[in-house]
Amino acid sequence: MNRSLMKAAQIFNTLMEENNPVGVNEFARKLDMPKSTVSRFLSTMEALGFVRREPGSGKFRLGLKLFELGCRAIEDMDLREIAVPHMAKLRDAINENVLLTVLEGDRITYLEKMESTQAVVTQMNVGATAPAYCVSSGKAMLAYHPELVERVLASELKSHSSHTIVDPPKMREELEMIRVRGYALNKGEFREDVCGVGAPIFDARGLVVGAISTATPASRMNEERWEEHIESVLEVTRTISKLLGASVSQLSMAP
Amino acid sequence: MNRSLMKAAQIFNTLMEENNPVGVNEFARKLDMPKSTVSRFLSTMEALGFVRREPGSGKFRLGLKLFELGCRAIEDMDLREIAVPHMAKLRDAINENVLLTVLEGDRITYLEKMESTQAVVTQMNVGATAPAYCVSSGKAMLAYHPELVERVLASELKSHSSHTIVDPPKMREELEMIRVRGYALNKGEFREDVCGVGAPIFDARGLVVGAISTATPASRMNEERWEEHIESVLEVTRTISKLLGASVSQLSMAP
DNA sequence: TATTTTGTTCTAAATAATGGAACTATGTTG
DNA sequence: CAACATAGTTCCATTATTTAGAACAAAATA
Repeated sequence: MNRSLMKAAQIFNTLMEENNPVGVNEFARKLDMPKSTVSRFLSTMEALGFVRREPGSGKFRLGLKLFELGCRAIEDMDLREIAVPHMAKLRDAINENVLLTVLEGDRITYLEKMESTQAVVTQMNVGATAPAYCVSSGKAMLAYHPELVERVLASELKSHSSHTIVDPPKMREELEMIRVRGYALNKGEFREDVCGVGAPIFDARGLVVGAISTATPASRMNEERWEEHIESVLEVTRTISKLLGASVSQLSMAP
Repeated sequence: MNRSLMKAAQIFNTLMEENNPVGVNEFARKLDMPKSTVSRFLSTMEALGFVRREPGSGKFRLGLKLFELGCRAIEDMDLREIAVPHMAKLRDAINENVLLTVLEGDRITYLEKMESTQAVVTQMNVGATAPAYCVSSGKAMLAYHPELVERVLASELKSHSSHTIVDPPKMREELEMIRVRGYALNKGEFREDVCGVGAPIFDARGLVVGAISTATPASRMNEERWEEHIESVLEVTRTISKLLGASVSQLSMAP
């Protein structure tokens, strides 16, 4: 592992965690590095556009080069283009936030969000990530990646709320059920009061390439709504999967 | 300048230029580095999420970490949030692509795009960049950054089309006029057949923090449309500037 | 099956990053 | 307002890390 790149990543992570711009000494303290090192790093990172300096304070923020790169990173994922119109329809139908996610290692990344018009909504930004095992879309995708499940279960399942599933056998059972049913539920397992329904998107090779999920304040959920969301999400993921060339037989495995 | 970071940036740039995934040897040739070096770099970059491996070929693409970072990089620019609804109105009024841009060094970055519904439109993606001196939004912003103009004029003005302004005195004159009028025109100076109208956005300190511009196929432009676009763009940039706390006196300097 | 192309791992050698100190600049407080 | 913190940059001998070529393994191609 190249040390310089790791240090750059540490600086990026610090800037991600922090919401305010960060100065040289602040980095040095947080990362336990000599300030001369930090200073040198930041100036090359600035020259490359990876960080930018707040004009007034001279403190650092993430740079626009990252935006440029990030936009290109998802451009070739035509999944997004195909999914967006259908996500909009789903949002209009249930008037709840609708998310498109992909799996990256053991975490999901939110690629796209369609927002509900309701006064109370769940808060979450495109580009954000979350541990796969405690959100509906993540569980929906994990259920079709048995080799990944082993890796996830090998390390501790950290509790994020009182409903997080942290017991490996229970998680296995949960994922098994998800594969049988074809969709996953999240009953406040990541954020205490956020519920959701997620289902996988398949491509022509039958591989899971993403997931669509809903995110609803727990206070708004009831039996009827769960049913409605499940049906609507499945309809959309099946449509998108077909557009990606998934065979009907693959999709009809789940009821 | 940290050599490792520069190499990483070179790898990023190669991946930006290339539209297809790139393999180790391909990088080594393009960047004139030994393949062992490239191989080592790519594996740490992969571990950090900066690049990802195409499952089939083992070749590399830009990683999702960049998307995550890039989204965060522009989150704190609340300019975007404020501008979006007004951009949508402008787009609806003229039915042409409407862009929000910021200045980064001597280039502009496209932060947001609202698309026209017309059959023939200009092609350009959010996250892309362009040289400031040959697009309308860039010129509109340069006109209020005299110190930057000197830096831009110090290096050669490269021609991008038959209409690019490459003569420094002529560019000075052009920027002078833009400051007097309060808006900039682009008559095919970057892409031969793309025209646009751009105007700056001011914040509470009276500084230019961004620009709104239109982008229209040259074939669709006529005297009447130019007038209409200028008026509409100025209306929007003034509205947004006021929302950012710009004083009326600052804005009324231009007619 | 032979052959080219691709990617990874190994090593001594060489280079580049390090970190403490010295210095400047800016800001804080008694 | 002087004295003192605090923040950021530059310097340089030391040291640790990256390097580049070769050898290897694996995969694609002929």
